[in-house]
Amino acid sequence: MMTGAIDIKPTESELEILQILWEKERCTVREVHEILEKNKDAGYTTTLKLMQIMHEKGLVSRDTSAKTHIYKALVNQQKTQQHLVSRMINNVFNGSASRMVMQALGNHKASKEELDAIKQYLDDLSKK
Amino acid sequence: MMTGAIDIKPTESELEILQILWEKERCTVREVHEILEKNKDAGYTTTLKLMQIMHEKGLVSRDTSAKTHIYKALVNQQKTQQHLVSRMINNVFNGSASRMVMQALGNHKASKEELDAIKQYLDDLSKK
DNA sequence: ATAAATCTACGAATGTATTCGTACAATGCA
DNA sequence: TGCATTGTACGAATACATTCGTAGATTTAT
Repeated sequence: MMTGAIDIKPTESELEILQILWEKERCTVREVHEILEKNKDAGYTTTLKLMQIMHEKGLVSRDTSAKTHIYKALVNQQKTQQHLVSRMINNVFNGSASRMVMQALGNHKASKEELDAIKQYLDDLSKK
Repeated sequence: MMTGAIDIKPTESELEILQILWEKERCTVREVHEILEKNKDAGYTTTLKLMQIMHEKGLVSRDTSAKTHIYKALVNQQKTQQHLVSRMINNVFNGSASRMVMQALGNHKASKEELDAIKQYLDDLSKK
């Protein structure tokens, strides 16, 4: 059985918004916009338009019962992340997950706790 | 000191081509095209145009001394991979490398050898 | 030498992402 | 009540990625 979304492919801007929605659950455009503004520089109607497009695409749901609409993420965070990671492994690392993992760790200095968590995870994987 | 390419951002099509060039070192358009054709369906002039654009952007070098031009990758594989992985960690995983790593491993079934290699790598990291 | 095959250059069409201005409706407040 | 604020809708401009057709030059093979 196929599980819906085969072609999850949010754009960069859409991902920025999705991250906020995953975090906060329910958001108005203004709330999202104010968070975005911290890191980038765009007008309010730009954010509005993006979120409207995301709604058209089915990435988010929208409650229009009040004047100020309420948005929620419709795509699952885990699934989206998985999908994007898989694509990167194929597109950029010729399908080798381990090469990507090492690249990620070598670069992005993880904390000791994080490294331990990963080790634990690896051990669990091995036992299966 | 800044190290050159701050905005490495090859498109998907460009990455497909770069992977081939990283593998084969020197390539004609036809060679690249024949490899691409196995997985996708596009005309020869499409590949040609893409590689010309990549040349304009400085992603590849080109030897035009003969009728059939020879292309080589100009951007470094490691650096490009690092850059893209970092972007994904930030864009998709809120900056958490470990969360991405686990997502990658949980999904993409690595072999026992791969897992061992990663463990080894983690141990080396811890010792530093 | 001539025709076929191969190659590059170029322009144009299409699709999509991103951005913003303007118009207009609803709301809140003086 | 009337004006300022806040919100949505919509259209359009811009930028870029992708695709392909056609023209013209060069090489190859007959």
